[in-house]
Amino acid sequence: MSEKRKQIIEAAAKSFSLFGYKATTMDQVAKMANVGKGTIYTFFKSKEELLEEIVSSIISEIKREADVAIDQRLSFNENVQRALQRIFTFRKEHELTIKLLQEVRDIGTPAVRDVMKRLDREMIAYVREKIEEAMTKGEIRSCDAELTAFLMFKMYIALNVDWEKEHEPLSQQKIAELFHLYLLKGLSR
Amino acid sequence: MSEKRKQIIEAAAKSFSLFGYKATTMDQVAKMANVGKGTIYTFFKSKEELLEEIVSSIISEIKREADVAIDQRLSFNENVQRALQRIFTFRKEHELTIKLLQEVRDIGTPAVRDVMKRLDREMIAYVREKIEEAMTKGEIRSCDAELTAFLMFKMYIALNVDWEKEHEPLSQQKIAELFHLYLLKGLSR
DNA sequence: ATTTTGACTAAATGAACATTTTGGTCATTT
DNA sequence: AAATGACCAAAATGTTCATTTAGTCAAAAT
Repeated sequence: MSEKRKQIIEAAAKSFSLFGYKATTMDQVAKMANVGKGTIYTFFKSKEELLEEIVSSIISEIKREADVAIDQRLSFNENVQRALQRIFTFRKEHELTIKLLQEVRDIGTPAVRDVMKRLDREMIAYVREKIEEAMTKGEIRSCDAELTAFLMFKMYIALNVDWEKEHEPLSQQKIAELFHLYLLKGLSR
Repeated sequence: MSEKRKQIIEAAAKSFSLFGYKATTMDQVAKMANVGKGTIYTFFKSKEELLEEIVSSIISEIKREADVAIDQRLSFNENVQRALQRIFTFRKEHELTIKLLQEVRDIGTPAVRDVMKRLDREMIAYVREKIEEAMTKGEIRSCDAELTAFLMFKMYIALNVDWEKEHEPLSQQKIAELFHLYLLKGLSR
């Protein structure tokens, strides 16, 4: 890949995570990347496409990390748990995702809202794949994979994000226990 | 209770559900209630308190309806299910809650946001009571009642509200099945 | 020839100001 | 004693205008 393209992505990612999407200007990005503004537009057709590209690579990165957390020797329950934990730890600790989620909450920039929705959709699709694999292997009983992935994801959001709004945060240990107790018991055979 | 007070509440409830909280003026309410504007302030110290009063009575109404849905001869699982179903059916069909939830989504009026949050909290508290009762009676095994009520409520929101944003709505029948399959299996003894 | 650039433009933004609306009060009426 | 609506301060809304910014393109650099 072109060296300039890399510089642009790096500069934009840095600026987005520092100031947010809306507050980042293309002049800013050009300056940080040591590139003329026009050059950006030879690689990306708009500011929005630049954001999409960056979020796409975040999605890949999260999937890669979740994959690493999975250990074929462990059960499906263990693994789906570990994968979700990685996904949400990333979300909680990654500068850029933090900033972008803040921006959606505080000013609701439409482009950012859309792109974070896609991130959620892709995470659900990832979990869905794992569920389908486990079903094929007969590790879990048959179920609607999309619906199950959706519920697992929503439950993790509830435990990791929503609960903290009005209570003491739950430890990852506790979340794992609850997830197991409430969601997995019904699924395992 | 004073006749005028009743007229005011009725007029305000009607106007809120017709035009929303923000778009309703106190002059409007006074006119609809056939009352001088000053009279409103002998019963309510602000527009916000008027809203709070109305939402409080909605909360009572929902609890009453949920109570009616509960049948002591049925199991805890059946009953918590039926109660939650009533709560969400109300939420979906009651003009005023629909309008207020729209207003929070579309313009985020702070007073309305706060009051709808309270409604959610009170519904969780209601479910929590039912869980504590069942625990006392030994109908279900011991658990953190607040956390369990919270998860049940979040799961119902996921199934009733969030799922429909990107998929075909689920029937109440299907929701009941899923709730049973995923959440209750792990709780029953 | 191809890539890179930054001055340029049309549109968006927001600061500053004028105008209107509205929540809440209170002297007066009933 | 209860009810009212004219009144007021403050907030919301509309308007204007200068500034900013996403995106373009003719020219410069390679």
